[in-house]
Amino acid sequence: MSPRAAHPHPPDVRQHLLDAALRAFAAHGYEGATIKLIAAEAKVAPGLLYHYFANKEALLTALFERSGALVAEAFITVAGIADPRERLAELLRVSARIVRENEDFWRISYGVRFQGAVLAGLGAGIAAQSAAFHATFVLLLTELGRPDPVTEAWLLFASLDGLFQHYILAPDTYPLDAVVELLITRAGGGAAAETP
Amino acid sequence: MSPRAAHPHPPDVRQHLLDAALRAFAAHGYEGATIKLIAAEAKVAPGLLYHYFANKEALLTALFERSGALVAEAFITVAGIADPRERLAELLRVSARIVRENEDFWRISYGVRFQGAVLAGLGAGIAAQSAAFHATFVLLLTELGRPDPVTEAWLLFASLDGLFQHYILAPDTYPLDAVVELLITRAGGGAAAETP
DNA sequence: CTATTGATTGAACGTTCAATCAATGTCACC
DNA sequence: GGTGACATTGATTGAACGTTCAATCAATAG
Repeated sequence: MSPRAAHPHPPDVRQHLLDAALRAFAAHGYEGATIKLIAAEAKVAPGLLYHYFANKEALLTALFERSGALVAEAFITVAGIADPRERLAELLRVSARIVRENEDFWRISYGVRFQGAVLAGLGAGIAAQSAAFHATFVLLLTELGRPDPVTEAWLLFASLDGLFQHYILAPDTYPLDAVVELLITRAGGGAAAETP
Repeated sequence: MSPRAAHPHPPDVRQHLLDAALRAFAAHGYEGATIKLIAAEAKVAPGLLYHYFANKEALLTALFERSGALVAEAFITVAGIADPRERLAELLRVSARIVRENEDFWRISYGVRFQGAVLAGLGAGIAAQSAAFHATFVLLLTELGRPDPVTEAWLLFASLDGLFQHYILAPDTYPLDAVVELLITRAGGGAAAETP
């Protein structure tokens, strides 16, 4: 039927180009990664990118969509845990795992966050994802019977986000797991380890 | 003595140009703020910027130096407080005040943080400031007799940083003071407000 | 074998930007 | 009131960017 591709290039070219863009954006930032550079990273001519994507920003948007799906999936899985205390703990652990396993993407995401005005389409998406995170935390903390779940959710979200950013800035040395576990104790436990 | 200026333009032109650059960078990002735009913001011809600064990046560096001095000064003041619990509380409150009062600068700072590779000179400075923050927290938490001051310092620093970023992203609606006070309770109190 | 298709190339285009520089304006001092 | 030194201008430069497009290529269909 359709005279499908059968060229010297990889099987799914679109994904291949996205992977190259991911690496280039992560290494040089969105503005710093030129189309030529992305094309070189993919071992492809610059023009080809415009066969699969409308423009440079569409590359970025596609990356965010791919990752958004990943996060949503993880959230649904965790939502099945009955005990709220354990659900909270797992939510934080799973988030950390996603960040660790998609380091390049999160580097881009954090790098692009404060240029919302520049990248109009993205600002809304990021804000929505943030709101979802906060709302989830509010529900969870309410379920745990916390006195001020809204403020606590702000703090929890900020802590987690700051944590991930610090990890992304120094992935080789940052004690991600230890800090996440401490955050879980603080947020879910209620007793902040006054200890012996 | 010094052949001071005496021209139609403002008294200290350098500071005036820096202020204009601050506003332009904050509004459009580092890459997005063109030399023309900064010059227009300062009501000055583009060429003049190169009389006071070597290039565009030097503008950014100067802004970081100006702010670094501000932070250092605040740290020294707070260091005089005897009671470590109160010192910690004041440190967080003062930091929040600095961020709130220099919103534009911190927007730039956070926006530029993940482009370390691009802006070579800055990466080191930011890293040093981060290290100083963490070290201060470690000392403080040690003084407070905490069991694992290093990990707790990482968490405290990440929480504070994440908090400030979330505030910068929504300064009009974010409950900065409430969350800071909650963080103080968590970090300094030891008891995480199990409450009535 | 020939026609048709869609993927792919890479040179070229128009625009934009940081940076330069010759020209002009303004003061300080004599 | 003339002179030298510096502040300031804004047109200009050259490089780099995202994007376009005519040409090429490999593969299938008839």
